[in-house]
Amino acid sequence: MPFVEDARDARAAAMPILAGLNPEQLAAVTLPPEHALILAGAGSGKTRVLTTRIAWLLQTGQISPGGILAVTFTNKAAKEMLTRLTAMLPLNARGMWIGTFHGLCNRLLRAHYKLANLPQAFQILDTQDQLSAIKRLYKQHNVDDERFPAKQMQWFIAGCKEDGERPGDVAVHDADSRRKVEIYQLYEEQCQREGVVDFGELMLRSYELLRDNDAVRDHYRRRFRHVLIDEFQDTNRLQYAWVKMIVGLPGEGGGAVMAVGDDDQSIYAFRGARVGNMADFVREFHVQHQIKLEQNYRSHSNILDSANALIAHNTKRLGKSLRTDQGAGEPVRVYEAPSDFAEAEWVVDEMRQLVKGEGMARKEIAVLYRSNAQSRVLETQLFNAGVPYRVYGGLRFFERAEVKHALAYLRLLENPRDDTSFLRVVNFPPRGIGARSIEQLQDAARAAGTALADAVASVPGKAGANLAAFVARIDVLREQTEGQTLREIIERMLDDSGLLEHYRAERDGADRVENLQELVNAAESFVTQEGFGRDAVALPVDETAALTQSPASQGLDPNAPLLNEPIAAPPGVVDEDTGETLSPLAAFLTHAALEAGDNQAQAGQDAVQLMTVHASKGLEFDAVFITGLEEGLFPHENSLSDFEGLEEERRLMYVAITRARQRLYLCHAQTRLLHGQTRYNVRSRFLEELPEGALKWLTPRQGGFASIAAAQSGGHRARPAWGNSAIYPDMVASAPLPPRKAEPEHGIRTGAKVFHNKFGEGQVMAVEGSGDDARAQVNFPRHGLKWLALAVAKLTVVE
DNA sequence: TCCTTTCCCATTTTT
DNA sequence: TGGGAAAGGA
Repeated sequence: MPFVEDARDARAAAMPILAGLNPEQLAAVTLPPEHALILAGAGSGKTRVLTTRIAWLLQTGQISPGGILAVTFTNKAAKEMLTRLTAMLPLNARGMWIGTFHGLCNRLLRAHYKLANLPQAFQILDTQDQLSAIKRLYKQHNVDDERFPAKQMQWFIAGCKEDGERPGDVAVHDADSRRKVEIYQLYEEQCQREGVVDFGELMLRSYELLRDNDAVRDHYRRRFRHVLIDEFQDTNRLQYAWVKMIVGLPGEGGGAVMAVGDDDQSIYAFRGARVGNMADFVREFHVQHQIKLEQNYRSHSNILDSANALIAHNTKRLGKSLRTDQGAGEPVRVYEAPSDFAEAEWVVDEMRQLVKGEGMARKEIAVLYRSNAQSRVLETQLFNAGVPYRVYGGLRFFERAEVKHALAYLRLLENPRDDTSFLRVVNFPPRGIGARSIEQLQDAARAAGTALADAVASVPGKAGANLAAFVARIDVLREQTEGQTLREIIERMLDDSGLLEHYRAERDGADRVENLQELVNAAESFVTQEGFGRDAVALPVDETAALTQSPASQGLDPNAPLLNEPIAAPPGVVDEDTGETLSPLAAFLTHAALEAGDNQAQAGQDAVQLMTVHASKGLEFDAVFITGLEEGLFPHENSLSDFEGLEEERRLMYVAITRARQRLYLCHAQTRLLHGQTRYNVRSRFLEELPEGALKWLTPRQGGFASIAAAQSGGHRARPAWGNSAIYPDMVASAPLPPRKAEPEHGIRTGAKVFHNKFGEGQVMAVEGSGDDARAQVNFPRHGLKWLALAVAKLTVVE
């Protein structure tokens, strides 16, 4: 076979896709098939490198689509990758595994559901479902919700799973933790009984599947010669373990891993992301190729200089500095407003300037804030000014109550044992089944050890009859929709369940009715896009048998000649031998659970974009306003107590800054309404960490509180000395003060007990400065540590 | 069974 | 201050 020649030709033909790459990008794209870490700075063309890498591997004939595994964090990123890839080269993407961690885990579990000890049509619990499952369990087992808040329990369970711990693995030190583990155990049993898995379970169960089944693990290790992982800095412990399992460490026969990430953009530690995975990866995989992508194609240099200077204040970094060929551009403008209201006003004014004066498109302007609550003032101002805007965040399509109700009916068609869904709709629309009836049913089901649906006969009287009628209704619907198209099934369900009728009769039900119609559309486009039409591309029922029997399905053998055609029918394509498929309905329900849909209103309109800094990650805009740059808000007060938290806040600020292409505005307000109270805030320390030369202060720059913290402990390592406190006007202090040795005239000494009008009695922890600049750090029992300007604060010495 | 009242809480969030 | 959830009354 003239394979070698083919490959050369292919390599030559591949050149066009390499055109325009800078040297680092080109090096990354054309690395040999060995483990590599790509440190990709913001705006450095990371996605382009990833997709071009895959395209290059394919075009040079080094790999067939079936040998590629590409993992992302969001569905959006996965889609983007696939879109760009198919634009780059004509390609049968079918054999490729591109998706989110959870999507790929789902695929694995569907393909090997027997080995994974799951029912074929297992359903996926989203966060809401999981919480209601826990609450239900609490009632059944008389768990005290006061002592073990359900939300906290949910967090606990998710945390255990992320650490790869089953109930038996969790360390127990006291009665409380023992009880928590018991509840975890009960929760696991409930899920197993009902045939449902939560998000963490998808990861953990597929990890265990690979760990415990040599044949399966070897199959995928042989198959995936190239594994690419995006946003590696966001992986948690379990995800990294999963990667190690599906690839294998060096010498274990797996393919090459290309991890792409940016430690400076790691902003999800609070939900389990471990930046440390990057260093672990380098060590454990003996990574020889590390490439930094530092050329930025997005921003002018004033913006980049600011980002670089800011992030240089972090200590735990792999080290990276962005550069650009674009000129300095506009200075970064800093504005101080008297209040949050005025801040919003100013932002809106400035924004209209950009649109009117500079002809900037509204959708190219973004307003970023640290917490969602800040959007309100902005929205009010925008609304009053008649500026179209769009807020990211909030409920997503598949999370809306009416859509969840509809999905619950559909899930019951697939899996009558799904008690979460059962309870959600057993009396919705209302059909005379009250709390007592349900309690009776739950007792009966528990006594018999069956699902709720199977226990209806044991409930006596009218209640029992009603319940039986409900179950019968679902059963009938299941029979009648047998073999129908997804669209027909859903339309019929909407009618027979009474959902549509119910919302039509409701006063404000129009939107909900519309959403239910939209559900039909979503299903329709799912069918066409995912190929659930005539060709019935679906998941094989069990790939395990196929992989042990058919050598062709073993994927690429490293020693075998490369083939030009797809090696095997990968999971995800119908198994032609058995013809078994997952039903379109089951597949659609999975889709609904794994992809909650859009969470932005009125997409497509030319509107100003409002979002949290977190939500802005990965996006870019011509102009960016970062608002609320105040101590306690950004950095957030809850992050001030520890060093790591502060560094994450700084990375967050770094992400925010690097969203801007041309113009960047930083603003803060002296006062802000929070929880119905006016708070006096001091401008954020982050503003002090930016290079003077890149900034333009639109309002006179006054002393900053943050700079004191820095001066105190000699630079950016400052640990904030104040606690969770609101900051009061008399706490305002000015720029770094030269400590003087002269005897203070205020008479406040370290260790003294003092009295403050607002905070009461407290102990002086430290005193610095003199004259008007003198300030004392006081520990108030009820308000925590505070720095007070002695010229302003009226402190009387008690002792 | 539904609607009102009360209470509690209050970063960031994808799957 | 305001939203969401749970408890209590018609």
